[in-house]
This record gives sequence, C-alpha cells and structure tokens, in this order.
Amino acid sequence: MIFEEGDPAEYVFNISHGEVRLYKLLPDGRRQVTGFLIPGDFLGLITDGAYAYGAEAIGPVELCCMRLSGLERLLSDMPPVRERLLDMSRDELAAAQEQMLLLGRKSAREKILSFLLYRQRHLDPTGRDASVDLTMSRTDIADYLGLTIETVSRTFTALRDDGLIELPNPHHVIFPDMDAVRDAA
Amino acid sequence: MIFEEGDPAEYVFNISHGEVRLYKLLPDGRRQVTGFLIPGDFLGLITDGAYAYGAEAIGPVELCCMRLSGLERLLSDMPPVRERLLDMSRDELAAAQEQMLLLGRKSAREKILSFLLYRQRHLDPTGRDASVDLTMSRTDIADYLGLTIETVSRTFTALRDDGLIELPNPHHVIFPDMDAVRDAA
DNA sequence: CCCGATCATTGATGTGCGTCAACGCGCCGA
DNA sequence: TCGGCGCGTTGACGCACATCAATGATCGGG
Repeated sequence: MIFEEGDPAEYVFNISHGEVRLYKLLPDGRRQVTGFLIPGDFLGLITDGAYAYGAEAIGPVELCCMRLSGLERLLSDMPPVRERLLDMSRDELAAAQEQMLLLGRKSAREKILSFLLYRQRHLDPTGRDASVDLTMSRTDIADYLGLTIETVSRTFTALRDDGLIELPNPHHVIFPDMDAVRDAA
Repeated sequence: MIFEEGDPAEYVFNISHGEVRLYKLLPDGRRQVTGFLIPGDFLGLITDGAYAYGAEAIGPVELCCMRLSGLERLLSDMPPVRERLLDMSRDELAAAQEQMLLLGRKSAREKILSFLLYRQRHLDPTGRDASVDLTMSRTDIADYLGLTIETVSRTFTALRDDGLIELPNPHHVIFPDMDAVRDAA
C-alpha cells in the first residue's frame, strides 16, 4: 500500500520501477480500479489536501518521492514544468473518458480486448510486438473492467478458443492477428 | 451540436447560459455521456489538435468562444490562469474517477441516486434545497449512467414507490429524506 | 517431499438489466 | 378539432454476466 483514499496528501510520487494500481472503494468493499501506472508516471497529483484515490504496488516498486511543498516551489521556479503537468492531466482525462465509454457501453469481450490493446499500445508505443505481459492479477483486471474474476477468466478462454489470442500462461497474451482483435474491440 | 469528437480543435468555450452534454460514441452508435456542463464550465480543453469528445447543447445555450491561439497567449501572459486551469482539470479528473466507480460497480438504483445527489450538490453547493431539476432527457441520463431509458424510468418509479423521492413531473425530483437517499446511494 | 495458501479455471444456477413491444400523454401544425 | 410525433412509462421475456461452488495449477515453507 502506498496511500489510501482520504489520506492527507504530503508527497507526490514518480514511478522508477514496477507498476501501481489506483482504485476507489465503496463502503461495502466493492472496488473500482481506475488505472494502472507504469514507470515514468506520476501519482498523487489529484489532491485537495487529501488523496482522491488509493494506490498500491502491484509488485516490487521503486518510487521517487517529493514533498508537496517542494513541488510548489518547483512549479513556480520552472514554468515549463507546470505546462508539462497540464499536458499530463489532459492525457489522463482523455484516458478516463475512454474508460467511461468502456465501462458503460462495452460487453465483457469488448472490454477485455480493449484492455489488451490499450496495454499493448501503452507499453510498446512502437507497436512492433504483438504480445502483452499482464503483471496484475485477474482480480485487478476484473475490478478495472467492472467485471468479476470468473467472467474475466471465461472471456480469456473464449477468446483463445476463437483463435483471437494465444495464452501460453495466464500472464502473457499473444495476438496472432492484430487487425482481427482491433475489429472485435 | 457544438463540435464532434475528432473535429480539429480551433476554439475553447465557456458556458454563459444553458447546459451542455459531452459524449463519446462507438462505431455502431452506442453512446456514453461523459459529463454534463453548467454555466461557468469550460469545454474544449482536452485537445491534442482535435477534440477528444463530442459536445451538444441540451437546450438553448450561450457560449463564450476563444481561439486556441488566444488561449496560448493568455496562458503565457498570465501565469495564474494556468494554475487555475490545472486546478480545474484536477477536479474534472476526480469527478471522472468517481464516475468510473459508479459505472463499474454500482447497481441501477445506486447509479440513479448517486446521480441525483451529485446534481443536487453540484447545482446548489449550499445544500439548502432538497430538490433537483433535470434539464436533460431520460436518454441522456441513461447514456450517462450506462443504462437504458427503460431501466432509468423503472428505477425512478421504484424509488418513488419506496418513498425515497417524489416525482411531481419527469424533470423535477424532491427528496423527502436526504439522509435516507445518501444511505441508499 | 508434502502441505497449505493463493490464484486461475470451469461448471451449475440465479438475477439484474436489456430487449422488444405496447400504451399514454403533451405538443404542434394542418 | 384532429392526427402525428417525441418522450416517458409499463409489461413480458431473454440473456449476459454474477453468484455459488468445486477442482486444478503454482509456489513457498516446514
């Protein structure tokens, strides 16, 4: 656990190694994972005195921490940084809206495929490699896509049986035909 | 229609009067409304040369338009404006994450109640009035909450029958017991 | 080497919401 | 006044996904 929703925000973090999940909880324990972060991403920016979501490491992580007061100073000293920050939150907002479309209007199959494609593009922007590594658990994927682990699992095997993906192991996905995947997503 | 997703972004807008809906579409026409804007809100900020979503007026609106180039100039001339913009996108991002939680993990009843409470808080921050006006149609509400119009309609009448809300007409909601509503949402 | 814990998969069954269809109501134009 | 149309409501039915439950696979520790 890095911080929980509602914790007083003292630091912002930048990820050097590893991956992080962001999530929100309902009082009864239902969880929505709102995003996965990879090295280079910032977290803790969404603050108004307190963090707006919880953050947990998916595996071993290395974080670069900075006091909020330090960030304030950095922002006033170096205007370009503020601009960079604005660009980043714009991208985050666009991603959030894409995720709303996914959560509200896509079927389980479309959700899984969109998720895989997003990961593929995000982790390998050149688009060379037609495969994805999934560092997170099925539970994390389910909570990210608004599904249950059973549905996630069943959908993966259905996609494998349909020949849309190969699944050498639960955490590695290969696309024999990227275009077919894009069509189906 | 104000602009569509993918249109080359030339202007940013500020709403003087009326309300606006933002939405994203899937190729087959499924729609996800990602937010409703009220007077004072900006739109068109999320751009990377093109708008990331579509925008339509819900009723008669009055917009204040500004060329993007003008905004750039304004930003470099007046640093505080940039800071204000950063705050606003932070708020938007927090709202987007709340909406992801709603879309991914809440039942139809919880979605409707959360939506009503959000409107109530948003339109009347003082929280005095225990009622809400819904300017948008059932279709808009359904596409915002990831439901169908039938489910929205049924849920409204179920809430009325349970005494959680009063419904003098389809576009006006009264809360006899705000706390009960908050618990149920 | 075995044991328990964790995670993924699979099957049987249930249900919340979607789909399809009909109907009522208010509005506007002929 | 009437008829068409958009919008909201209501009912019957179906299905995609959730729930409940069992089994298999992997892994670290005694």
